[in-house]
Amino acid sequence: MDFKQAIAAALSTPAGLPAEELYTWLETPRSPEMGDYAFPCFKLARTLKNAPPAIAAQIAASIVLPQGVAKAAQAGGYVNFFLDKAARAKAVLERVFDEGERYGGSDMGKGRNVCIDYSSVNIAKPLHIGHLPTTVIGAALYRIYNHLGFHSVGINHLGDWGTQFGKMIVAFKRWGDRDTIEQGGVDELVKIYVRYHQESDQNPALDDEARAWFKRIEDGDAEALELYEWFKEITLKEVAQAYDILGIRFDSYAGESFYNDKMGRVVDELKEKGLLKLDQGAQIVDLSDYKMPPCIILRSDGATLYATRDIAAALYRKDTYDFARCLYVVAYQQDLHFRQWFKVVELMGYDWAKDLVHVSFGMVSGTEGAFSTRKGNMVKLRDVLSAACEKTYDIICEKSPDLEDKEVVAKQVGVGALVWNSLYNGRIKDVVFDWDLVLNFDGETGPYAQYTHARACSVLRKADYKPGAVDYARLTDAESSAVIVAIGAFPDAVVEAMEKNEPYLVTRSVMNICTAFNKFYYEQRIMTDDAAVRQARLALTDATRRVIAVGLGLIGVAAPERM
RNA sequence: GCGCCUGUAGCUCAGCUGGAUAGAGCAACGGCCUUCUAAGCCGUAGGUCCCGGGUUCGAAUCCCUGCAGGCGCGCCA
Repeated sequence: MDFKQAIAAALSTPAGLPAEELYTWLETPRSPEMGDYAFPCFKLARTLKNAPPAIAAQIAASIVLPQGVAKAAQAGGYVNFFLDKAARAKAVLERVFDEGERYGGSDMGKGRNVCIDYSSVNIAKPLHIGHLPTTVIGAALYRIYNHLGFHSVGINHLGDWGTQFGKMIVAFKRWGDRDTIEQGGVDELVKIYVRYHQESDQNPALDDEARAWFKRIEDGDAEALELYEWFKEITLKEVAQAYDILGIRFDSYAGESFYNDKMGRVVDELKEKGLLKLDQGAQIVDLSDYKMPPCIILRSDGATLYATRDIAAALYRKDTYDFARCLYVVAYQQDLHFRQWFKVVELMGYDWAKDLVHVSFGMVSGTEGAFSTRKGNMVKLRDVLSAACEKTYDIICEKSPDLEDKEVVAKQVGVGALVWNSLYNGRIKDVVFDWDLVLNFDGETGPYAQYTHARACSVLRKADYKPGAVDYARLTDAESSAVIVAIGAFPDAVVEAMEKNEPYLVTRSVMNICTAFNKFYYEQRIMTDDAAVRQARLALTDATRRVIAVGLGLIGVAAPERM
């Protein structure tokens, strides 16, 4: 039962317009006292040749109220509709109980694949705080699309190719030690890599050596390949830990090296279609008609580039997954790059170029300015994660000394705080990494949402709650209604989050539910003596806890039952 | 120079497919634990919605001109 649709249908006759259009006119008033839906009559003034307030009054007086709508009242140029609170409570809560973990989901994406390219780790480089946005945004979208019936394909487009691996081999052979690296992992690889750069400044011959080693990787030389694969293994083992903590997995790790033998096809095809042009020795696709610089496909030395590889990957993904959408969760710095090669794919005649989406996000910098390896002010993801967990552990010891599994919960809450933080605002906003901010657990934070969930669970536990018949007329007070409205808004938030590729819409929706519930919790005693009221409030508490868990699940934050 | 993005409370942000007095959190100040988890709740204070034009019955929201900041602009990814 969709009240908004019913109201739009009922308005159709007096307004003289189709219900579908009126549906889009309907808005939600700022305050619940003003009603649940508002219909602005200003646009009707011209066609109906009357003043908006008069039209509103007329509609309010004459409209046939649909089921579940209690009242229509004129206020200025608006008709405000007030729902029957019990009817709404019934509709919303029954849907929650009915759908359970699938609440807010649907099968709208049934049979359609969505490729999501995110995280994209570089081999032999550590994960740092800058990897957090792409990783958690991508992972959240992965779950959100799946929730809506799509089939998500998570792709970690590894940065696993390039001359730096020749350098790594040179560095390893000169200064590396297998055991030390096995023990110390990526940090040790970085150490010898840094040393390489220091030494190569003095001794340029090293670069020739490195080039030769990279050539041997390319040619499939056994020793070179073994080392290369080993670097990869060391790195992937380490990032796997971070992904494990974040609860993330990928369906494919096909990265740069994977497309090595797939770029010839792109070049040939571009040539065939007459899109390639020789310019200053390089093969380019001219995009001046689209007010963009040319897209370079082949360097003057014949080597391929980033764009070539991305086009090859897109073609491969289309063939392999037949995606309905292919998302690239990559920082906005690369906006032009994506616009360029998306255009090239379009010019190649592929209509699915429109399904390629650059899901861009702002950059992460430190309070002292941009992070850089050279400045040495890079914040490692591992350090942030452990700092958050440690701080959480201390708080638990202070606030819930009797809690079992303190470490487990500390991890859930600490990590949850970080993930929530990354998914609380629009993607495009730049982020200044600030320890104080990240480790603040008050207010609009992950721990707040988790706390609300744990609180609800606690009540249900103490009440020994058993689902049963609910008298929804007991849930018509302002606080209960606010919770119900917030819960009822969740499904639309999920859909909008998918449409805009903006996970924060889900986060904010969860936040709204939590705020409403905490107020309800404070104002209305749940375990009252009146059995009918108690049962109704417990049902509301149960529904709240379920929806918070679903929402947190979508954004990748754990929902502990105690904390 | 050109292109893209951003500009809302001291700080971080929501609101931006036009609508009713511009909303949160943090920070500040003041209240609320002998009732269900105080990681909570309530209150006070805090705003030229960057400036200026335009469209409209109505603009934080749409269009144009500026200003400020970020990012990018052929052989890196």
